[in-house]
Amino acid sequence: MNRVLLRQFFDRPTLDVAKELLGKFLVGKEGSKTIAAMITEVEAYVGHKDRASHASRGRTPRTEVMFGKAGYWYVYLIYGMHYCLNIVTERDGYPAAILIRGVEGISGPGRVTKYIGIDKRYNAVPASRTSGLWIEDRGVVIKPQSIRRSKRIGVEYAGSWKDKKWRFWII
DNA sequence: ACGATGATGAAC
DNA sequence: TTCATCATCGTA
Repeated sequence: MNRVLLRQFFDRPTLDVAKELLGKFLVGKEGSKTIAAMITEVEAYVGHKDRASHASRGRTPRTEVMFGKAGYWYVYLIYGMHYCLNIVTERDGYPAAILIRGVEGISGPGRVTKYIGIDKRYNAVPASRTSGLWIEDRGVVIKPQSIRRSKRIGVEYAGSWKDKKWRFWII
């Protein structure tokens, strides 16, 4: 009874979605090879005013997908060598996404994408079985008291937005 | 503490 | 066309 999360799951307030993504499974499939791992750490980027978000500079070819419909992947290259995987949230026209920072046994957004085998091929495609990269609910229940939150990592430049406690993880 | 390494966006 | 910046990681 693994339930694939569809657009309606992501088309909601980003912080709610971020917390609920903990314990869900990121699943990648290439050919006959499938890799699944439970999501253990996420960060939310919410709205065009969030200076930590790529969307704060407005619509650009790169950030266009963040402004679009929920349930699409936003994949970008950082520091010339690591891919970061985000899932777009909220209504069409409102830029928001959640960075998947860690899965079970793997810590760090660049290591997550390397582990699953994600690169820019997945940018701006929907999270679905047909695209080969999706998120499943496998029935794991995360107790609220086992969720921790903190400031986001690596966004010291973001003015007052750097202090938003929009990073969530499981202990 | 710092260098790797290249896409991105803004300035010129 | 050039340049500073960067949602990181591995080595030290």
